[in-house]
Amino acid sequence: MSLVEVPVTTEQRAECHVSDVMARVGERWSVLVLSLVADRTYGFNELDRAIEGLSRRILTRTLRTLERDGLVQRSVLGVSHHGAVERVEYAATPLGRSLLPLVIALGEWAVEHETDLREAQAAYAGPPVR
Amino acid sequence: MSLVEVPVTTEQRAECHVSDVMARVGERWSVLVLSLVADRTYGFNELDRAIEGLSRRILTRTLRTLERDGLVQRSVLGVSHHGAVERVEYAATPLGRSLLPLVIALGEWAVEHETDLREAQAAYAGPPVR
DNA sequence: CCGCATCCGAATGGATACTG
DNA sequence: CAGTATCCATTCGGATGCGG
Repeated sequence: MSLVEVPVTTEQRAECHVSDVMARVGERWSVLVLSLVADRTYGFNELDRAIEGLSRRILTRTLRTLERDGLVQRSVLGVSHHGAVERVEYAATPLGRSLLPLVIALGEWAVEHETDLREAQAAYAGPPVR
Repeated sequence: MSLVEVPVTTEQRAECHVSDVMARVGERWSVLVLSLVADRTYGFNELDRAIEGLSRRILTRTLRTLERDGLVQRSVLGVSHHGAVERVEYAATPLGRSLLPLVIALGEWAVEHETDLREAQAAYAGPPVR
């Protein structure tokens, strides 16, 4: 069973966006942010408050990345007379929603096999990994 | 829809191993290596040759991490009279196999939505992400 | 309210040479 | 064959201050 015809060479992997998707899943906050904005729309600071331990800079970058990839949509709702943005809403796109069940399945797998993972790590006696 | 009851605070996320699993999926070569050794057993240099663009150092670390987490098993098959390891085999564990369908589903999603992703990225006009 | 700019330390990815 | 040792570039995550 190879990774569903996903080619092995670097260039080919770059051609299809598989590794990009994997990278997005691996980013620390992407999945969590995506799951929140799939539920309802959020403002920027609202997300900042909702997620403990996430700094604004990282939140900005996470949202920008998700937006660039078409998983999240950013809508400017209010602009002051100076031209400053006063209200923004983030929401998951249909594309983003379609990805969510898959990463949720991953999360469920992790919860189900938590004990296995813990035991494996406890039993590991080889050389330090890093 | 929140991430299946996966708690939001940092400590709680650390408690369950969800983020560990996500991180493993996000690692550049883990999934590919796992998919190979799920098919049949491989030796170290055999994997090195099979995957273009992967250096030995990274391969070592990837394998060690997968081994530590119980997704891959390392078996020493041959040792010289000097004590040097001469033959090693890597194979996916049942735990590793059980994870594979999920990441394959992710890969399939990526292939299916490749066009969407490309178009989104091409259409993106916001500030540079990094 | 919604960010961006700057600075930093840590982790990650990679090339290459060497060893038992 | 199966790694380890070095060294380096890039990226990631985070803290904090400033600005429209």
